[in-house]
Amino acid sequence: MNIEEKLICEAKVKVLKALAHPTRLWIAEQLADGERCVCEFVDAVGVDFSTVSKHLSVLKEAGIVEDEKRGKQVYYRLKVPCVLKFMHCVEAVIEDQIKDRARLKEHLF
Amino acid sequence: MNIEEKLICEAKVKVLKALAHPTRLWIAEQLADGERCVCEFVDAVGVDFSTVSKHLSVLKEAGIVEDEKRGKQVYYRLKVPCVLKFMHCVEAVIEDQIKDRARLKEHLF
DNA sequence: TTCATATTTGGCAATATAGCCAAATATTAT
DNA sequence: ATAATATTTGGCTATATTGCCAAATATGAA
Repeated sequence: MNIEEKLICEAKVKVLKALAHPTRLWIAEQLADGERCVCEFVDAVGVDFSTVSKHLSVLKEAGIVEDEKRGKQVYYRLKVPCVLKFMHCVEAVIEDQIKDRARLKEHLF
Repeated sequence: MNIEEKLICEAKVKVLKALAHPTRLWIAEQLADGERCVCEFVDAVGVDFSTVSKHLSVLKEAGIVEDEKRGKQVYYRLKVPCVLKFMHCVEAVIEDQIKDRARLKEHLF
């Protein structure tokens, strides 16, 4: 792994890390249906307003969402919708695991 | 976000977290070219043997790779190759950011 | 059996992340 | 101007992650 490869990996990792949190992933998935303001997530997620705000800024820093202030509210929307299409593969990994576990169960019992 | 949604998000997050580390991502990408044993990564990555082993076990726990012991060596291979195909989207996010930065630069100078 | 090699595991210190509270900021309504 | 609402920021503690070292385990070689 040379320096250039390392830098590229770190850039990709920033995006992956941003999505690698249950609340942030859920927020990103909700945004697939259209933009939402911060307060809408506060009620839905059940954590502090400041926590939601910070989660959104992580997604923004990673380039996954963009924000727009309109009046008192700040609206967030997906900037790169493919981030959710690519989740299909993550789901495939999970389904694979479920199958493996089922196979193991059959072998044991 | 109800309990079921939360559980599903946590399962997906496990996969994302496993890839969200420069060394682990690089390892996963190398495995696209075929299986490798642990020691091959130790030399290439330049961290402790035990560290590489732990990284590989994180990838294994997440269901991304599988291992097979042959002789003294343990060989790892990609179990779900799409995890790398889905990285194309992550790359798209990064390219988007680069374009944004270029645009900003043009506006300022 | 004894030795060398390949790998995993346990434990520890350093660092990063999450989430709460309080304070700062911005915008609209009164 | 004052108040109320929406959001961000700073600071703090709790928890999680990383990576090293040393020890344990497994396998093939001598």
